[in-house]
Amino acid sequence: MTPVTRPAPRECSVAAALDVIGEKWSLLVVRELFLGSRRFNDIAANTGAPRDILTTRLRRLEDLGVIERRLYSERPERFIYVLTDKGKDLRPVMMALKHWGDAHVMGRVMPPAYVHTCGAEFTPAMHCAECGEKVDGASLVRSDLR
Amino acid sequence: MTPVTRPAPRECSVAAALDVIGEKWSLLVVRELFLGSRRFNDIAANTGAPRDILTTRLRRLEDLGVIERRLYSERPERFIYVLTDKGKDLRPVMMALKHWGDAHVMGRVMPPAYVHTCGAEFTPAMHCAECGEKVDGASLVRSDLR
DNA sequence: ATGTCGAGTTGGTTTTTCCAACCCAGCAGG
DNA sequence: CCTGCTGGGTTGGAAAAACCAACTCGACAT
Repeated sequence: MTPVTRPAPRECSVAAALDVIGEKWSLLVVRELFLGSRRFNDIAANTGAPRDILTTRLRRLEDLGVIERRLYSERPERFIYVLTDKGKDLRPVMMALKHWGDAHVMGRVMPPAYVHTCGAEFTPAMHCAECGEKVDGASLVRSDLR
Repeated sequence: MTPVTRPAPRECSVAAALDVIGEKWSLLVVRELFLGSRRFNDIAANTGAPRDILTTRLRRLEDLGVIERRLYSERPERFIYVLTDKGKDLRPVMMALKHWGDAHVMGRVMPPAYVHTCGAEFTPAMHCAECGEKVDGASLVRSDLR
């Protein structure tokens, strides 16, 4: 008897993105790299990730092109991890997450993350890249989100 | 002998946010709710999450105020799940994730997610909420990100 | 000769996840 | 009245991940 095949879940780029950076610790690793950590021990200490798990995450993020493992000293062999362009493009994700965490999880107790060149503490706002207009709930129509 | 206490990992609102919505399936559940799914079976089918896991995720998201479980029919008892305001505030996170997934994981094969009222397919752009200026890499200074 | 550092491994335990099957209430049809 | 179907879950057991402390290894450093 053929097994009952369940219908496939929705394919979408949110799911695709989460396949890459959705595992436990992955986004914290990316955060650390944004913050300037580069060495294995620093990333381990600052994220709190177990060292063995961290190893597998770093390997996978490297395989998927999000980060790069760079030898910066032979004898003794030493490495740094840095974000690729693909990894750096996660900045909006990080900012959105940080903003939400600030607003809804912490009580706005954390120091500001970024200061804009205009002088103000940076608060992100989403605009339409095409026309530049600020986006709120009413100004977007869902077309066929998947 | 006192156990060696490892130094605490960095406290930050990204980590705090991920504590809430970073578990496997949680963000896909949120996506589904954004897409208009409301019933348990639909969420299960469209995300692909195992039903038992889905139950624990829904309970937790409810406890944390991200979603609401609403009785919409007694006899037979039937429920819908909807995003709270806190949950709806995850829209920028979802959009950033979708955009990154589109650009770097799929090859831009998915249909557009949103259409802006200006008529164009919506591409998100991050601006400074204070001055309205578009933000790029050079226009932000990290102040004390944690 | 001993110690430290960076960057991992290793072995064993504990948690989670996964899956298929089951349960229950309320109908609906015959 | 008996059977089946739908919605919203539980349950039990197997498989996979995560966790932890301790260990390794090749440079140097004291």
